[in-house]
Amino acid sequence: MAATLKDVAALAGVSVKTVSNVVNGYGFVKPENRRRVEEALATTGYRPHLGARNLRRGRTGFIALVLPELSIPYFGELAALVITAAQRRGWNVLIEQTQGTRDRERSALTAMGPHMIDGAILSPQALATEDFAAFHREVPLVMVGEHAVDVPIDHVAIDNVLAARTAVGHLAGIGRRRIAAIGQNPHRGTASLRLEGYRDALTEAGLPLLDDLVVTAMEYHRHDGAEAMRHLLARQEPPDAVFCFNDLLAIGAMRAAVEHGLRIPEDLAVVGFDNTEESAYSIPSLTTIAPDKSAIAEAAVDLISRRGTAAAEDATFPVQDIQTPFTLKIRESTVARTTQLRRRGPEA
Amino acid sequence: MAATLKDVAALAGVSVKTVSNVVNGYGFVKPENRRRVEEALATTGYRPHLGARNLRRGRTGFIALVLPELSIPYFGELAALVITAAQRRGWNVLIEQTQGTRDRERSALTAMGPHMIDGAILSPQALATEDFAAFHREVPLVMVGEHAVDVPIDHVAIDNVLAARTAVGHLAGIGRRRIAAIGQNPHRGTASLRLEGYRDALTEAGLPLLDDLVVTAMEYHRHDGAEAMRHLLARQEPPDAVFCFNDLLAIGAMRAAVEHGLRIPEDLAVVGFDNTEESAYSIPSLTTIAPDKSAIAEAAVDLISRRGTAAAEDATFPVQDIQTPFTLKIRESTVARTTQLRRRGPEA
DNA sequence: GAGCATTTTTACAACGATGGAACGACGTTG
DNA sequence: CAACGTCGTTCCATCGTTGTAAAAATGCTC
Repeated sequence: MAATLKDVAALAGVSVKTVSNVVNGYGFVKPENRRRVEEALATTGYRPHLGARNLRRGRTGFIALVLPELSIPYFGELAALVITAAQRRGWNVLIEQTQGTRDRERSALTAMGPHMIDGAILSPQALATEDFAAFHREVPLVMVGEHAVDVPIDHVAIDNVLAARTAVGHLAGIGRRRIAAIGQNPHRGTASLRLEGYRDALTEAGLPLLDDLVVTAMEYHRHDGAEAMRHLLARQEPPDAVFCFNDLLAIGAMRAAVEHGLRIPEDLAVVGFDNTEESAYSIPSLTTIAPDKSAIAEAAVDLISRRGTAAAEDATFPVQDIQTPFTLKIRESTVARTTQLRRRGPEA
Repeated sequence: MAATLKDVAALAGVSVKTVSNVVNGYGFVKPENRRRVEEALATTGYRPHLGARNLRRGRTGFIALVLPELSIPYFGELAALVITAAQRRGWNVLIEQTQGTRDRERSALTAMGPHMIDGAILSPQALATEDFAAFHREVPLVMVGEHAVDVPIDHVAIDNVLAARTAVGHLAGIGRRRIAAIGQNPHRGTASLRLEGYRDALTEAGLPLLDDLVVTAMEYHRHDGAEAMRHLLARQEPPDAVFCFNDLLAIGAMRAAVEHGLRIPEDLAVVGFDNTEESAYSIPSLTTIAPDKSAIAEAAVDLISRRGTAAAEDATFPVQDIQTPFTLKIRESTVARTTQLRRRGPEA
């Protein structure tokens, strides 16, 4: 039922190729014919068949976005930005969810054959170095966030060590002495980096490194944060501050602390990581590291684009490791409002 | 570089079609040849070219999911479920974001030509009846949530009137007399339905309908909820309860109320709508209507699938209007914990 | 072992779009 | 006015896959 080039051509009284030329903006078409074709295009409501075009051209117009789970606010927000950035460059985005498991990350990489996509943006969590060896990289691949260290693949992320150091430095700066960390995880590279930043900051502030103030979290959901916090509160000498490796952990931790009868920030200061929209409205609002998400999305899509075209011309385009900016948003979970709660909303 | 049927055929010493037959599980292939082909398949690592296959078969393998914004938790959660449901049926999902504007909803419907997708799931917000007239519906279309009343299109949603009545009935049931509503919006069909349920419940409880207890919200973001709440608090006689048309509005409303010095639920009870994950962990946790989101996702994808196949055989498959179940999750924002806050997490 | 039915394999033509070559129809130039 | 370069158009092949139909191989019966 849908119109094809052939239909349009018949209606306009020209050859199929001429219509194709008009559609693709080829210069040399007689004005009269162009007019006729455009009219026919309009009346038939012609839309190119992307499958066919892809078959012929070898490009698909799709890029894959592989991430743990769309329902996690950080990834939802990131995905929204990636889609927007990709669309500006004429790409559609296919989203693949891995639940953060190695199996599904690997299969996403191979199953989405090179036939289907022009590139992939991957936010890995469990992928090991050797998985990349198996991956015949025929399309550009960019990793976002997590990074398997010894694989030469384009990468976009913030400086995790510095960000963590900034966050924990802030806690030390407001006088906290027993600063815990939630989110350590041997399988996550970013966890190690954030832990490193945490340690750096403690050392810098002349505070001791206590192993049992560092709590592991397998998943990074609210539930795990609450769990970890309860664990910390069971200590003889509970912490007076906690740095959580993402906002969800922090939200969970705050919940557990409040249920335990603590006041935030008086008894316990909390810092998160990601600046999800939720963190600006939680009660108390959450101090957090705010990565520039749209810079990340933009850089990732841009890299796919550049490497895609560079492949043809200049094969020596070096592997990129792009660091995007971040800031620390200081909110009520670390600094109580001096006056009574005001009638102003939290900053966006 | 990627292997095609031709390559495999050459390697196995048979015709292209025989390989195709093996790949597609056609029965009549000599065991010896089948073995050889399978071996060749394995050594080349052949993957079918989906674009080509779809071109031939007339299917695309994609369905579109058109929604306002992925960064809104409800839609992020829904999208995650739709993707999972679609994948079980061999579909990939293309996500289109409309920001809830009529223009972009309309253009998503037309631009995603029938060439590109086998069906579309649409969560509309601003679309008017007449927009559907223009839409040459050549592929199955399912509307989720919102529903343009007089258009015969498959639809999946919960019973909004009943849900709202349940929520407000709960507020009346715990003794609230001045129950406000946040989220009225002339352009949203669900808003009218929820308002209707709100009014039904008030009437049922013998409470007066006060127009200025109903506050409009253009967007349904946290910000708008806070804004609306401040408006209500400026009243001479502020409400003792508020029913918000989604969780984000409720979160914003709670924020504004707390900033204003109110205690929740003692001074103000709050009910939301959607049961986003955030609502179970907010402080206080939020009482909310919990639609069965995976039932919605499942039903929507299933409808696309059934209508797609029904089109061939039985053109008289009637328009469906599926109501999915919901529950009311009662949490701290309406019912204070009787004992001191316990060391238990909120229910999931 | 001829005749016939049944398997198994292959050749060919599509699906819709586009790159390239070929072909006309011009207007210029010498 | 013949030779030539430009412009505009059409024809053909092709991307990888699969449905159709025809061809080839096999098995069975008498």
